[in-house]
Amino acid sequence: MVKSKSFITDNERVLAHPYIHDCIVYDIETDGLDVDTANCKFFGAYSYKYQKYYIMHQDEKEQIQKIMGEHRIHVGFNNKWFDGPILENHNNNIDLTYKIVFDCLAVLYDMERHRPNRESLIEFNGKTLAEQLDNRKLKTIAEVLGFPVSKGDIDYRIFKQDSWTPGELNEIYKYLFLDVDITRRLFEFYLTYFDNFREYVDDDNIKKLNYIRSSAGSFSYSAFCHMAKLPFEFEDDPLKKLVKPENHGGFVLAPQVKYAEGTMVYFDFSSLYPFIYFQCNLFSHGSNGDTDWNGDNFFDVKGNYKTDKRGKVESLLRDIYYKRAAYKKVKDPRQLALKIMMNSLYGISGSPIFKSLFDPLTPGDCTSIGRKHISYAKEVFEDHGIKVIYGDTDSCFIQLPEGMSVADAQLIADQIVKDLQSHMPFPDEGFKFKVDEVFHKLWLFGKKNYAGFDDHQQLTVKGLPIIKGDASLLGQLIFKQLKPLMLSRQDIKFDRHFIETIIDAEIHKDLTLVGRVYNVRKPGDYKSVSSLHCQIAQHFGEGLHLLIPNKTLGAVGRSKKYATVDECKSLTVSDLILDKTWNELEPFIK
DNA sequence: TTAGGGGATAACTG
DNA sequence: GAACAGTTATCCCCTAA
Repeated sequence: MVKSKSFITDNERVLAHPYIHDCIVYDIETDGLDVDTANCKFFGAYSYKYQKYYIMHQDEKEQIQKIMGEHRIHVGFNNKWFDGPILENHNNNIDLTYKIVFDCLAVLYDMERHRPNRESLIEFNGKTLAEQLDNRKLKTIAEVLGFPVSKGDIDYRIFKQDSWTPGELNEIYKYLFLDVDITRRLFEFYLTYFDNFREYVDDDNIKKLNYIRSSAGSFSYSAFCHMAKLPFEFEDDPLKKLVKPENHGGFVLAPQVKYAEGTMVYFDFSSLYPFIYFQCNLFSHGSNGDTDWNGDNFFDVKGNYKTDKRGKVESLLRDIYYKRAAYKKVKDPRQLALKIMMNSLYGISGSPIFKSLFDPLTPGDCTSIGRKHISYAKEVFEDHGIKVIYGDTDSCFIQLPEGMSVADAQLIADQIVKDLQSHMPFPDEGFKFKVDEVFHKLWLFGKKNYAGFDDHQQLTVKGLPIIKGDASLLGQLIFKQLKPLMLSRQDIKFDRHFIETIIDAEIHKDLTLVGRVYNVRKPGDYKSVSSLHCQIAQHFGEGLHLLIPNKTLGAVGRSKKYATVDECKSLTVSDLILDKTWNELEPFIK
């Protein structure tokens, strides 16, 4: 059976969107970067209303105002913080009030809160965008998504001029058109990728394209309110917003060994928190002390929950789980929205702003029940002579003893589930404690820090400094070089001398490799003015900065100095401070 | 001068 | 416009020896 949807091309789907004709994609070229004083020299746009491209000059402000005024939704790249404010400043005086700002950059990453948004949700060619993007420039994003991208950049000094030769104008128009076109493609990618999210929210959300722009938590809240017919409202009371429910979170078992080989099985309670919610009815507080569930003298919970009937939110959550499981099985992309709803409900229930789903007892009881799950599993495994060598929240690594098979361990896991469910008011047959992966080598460096090789000879690295976004460029480069060797040897450890040689060769080629990218907030956002990040913000402004730790040069730093790429030119190898890089590589040294 | 604790910060795991 | 807790590493600041 061919699904009817497969006859719709992406572009048709974009054009079928109920509010597409309210959208305009635009980009501007300016004579400076200061949003308060920059002049808009050229304006380029694509209107879905008229299905036409436009290019306008700075003298055509009235036309710019007219075309922008005719569209309710303004799509751009970084237009929330750059293009929009510049058009509105006193030099340009374009009125953009009451418009919906659709910022293609903000869809991926929330610059204000320094938090990834949809970049960790969007999968493309088997990996998330967060994993594939080295930076968040429009061009980089376009390249990853396979859009045609022009080579090289225009010389921005051209926008300081006030008159241009026909040849220069031709170059500017071409450049502007391409930027608008890439932004348009990115916008259409989002519209297509998140199209099925519309199914779960109300029309107001769709009108504002909130189902694409908002955080995962906010989308889920909208969806739950809409589907469970709860009032869609937020907590306004500033005092109530600060309420912190008592919640001890997940249990993390410290690694019991530093290294293990043989058969290490990673067991995992699938969708632990969602299942706890609907198996224990945690959104439905009871008032009848006799029939209410209070942990059955097995789980440690503070609330009393109804046992006569599963609640509205719990039933909805259960439906979402099974619908998502069915979609996932046939690789239907509609699984994503449901997965997000499922996984963020716990977070929503612990956040007072999400008024209709917030509960002071529910999240703490959920994590308490969760901790009991993993501690009980550990107990039972150990009763069977199986060592539990590490665990985190909903999962654990066990080391199989001689003569025991993975299937034997699975039987024990099945019994663990039965035991746990015998104390729940609404046990559900879909709840599983199952094998997620089998490892044959495992290095446990600490809580949330480990590496290992699985049955498919693949390398897993969790939490180590080297995989973090603020790792030194040098560390990242060397790790990239070592990875194929690790895979072929099925070992992560190397001689110190070997790594020393590579480090030496690389830093002599390029000193700036020792640098790290610092992602800093506005200077005023810091509690501690003396902190390194605040110093960087004060000197270089908000955003991303590549700085090179060294002994002598640079305006920021105390025990260490931090030089810019320019300053770095007068440094020598002996000035550099390599301790961060060494620390990143330490786990890979014998 | 050094060692080490405490606080702030970023970025991760689940 | 708005998700949660637990954990690591890094760096600054301060105090004790």
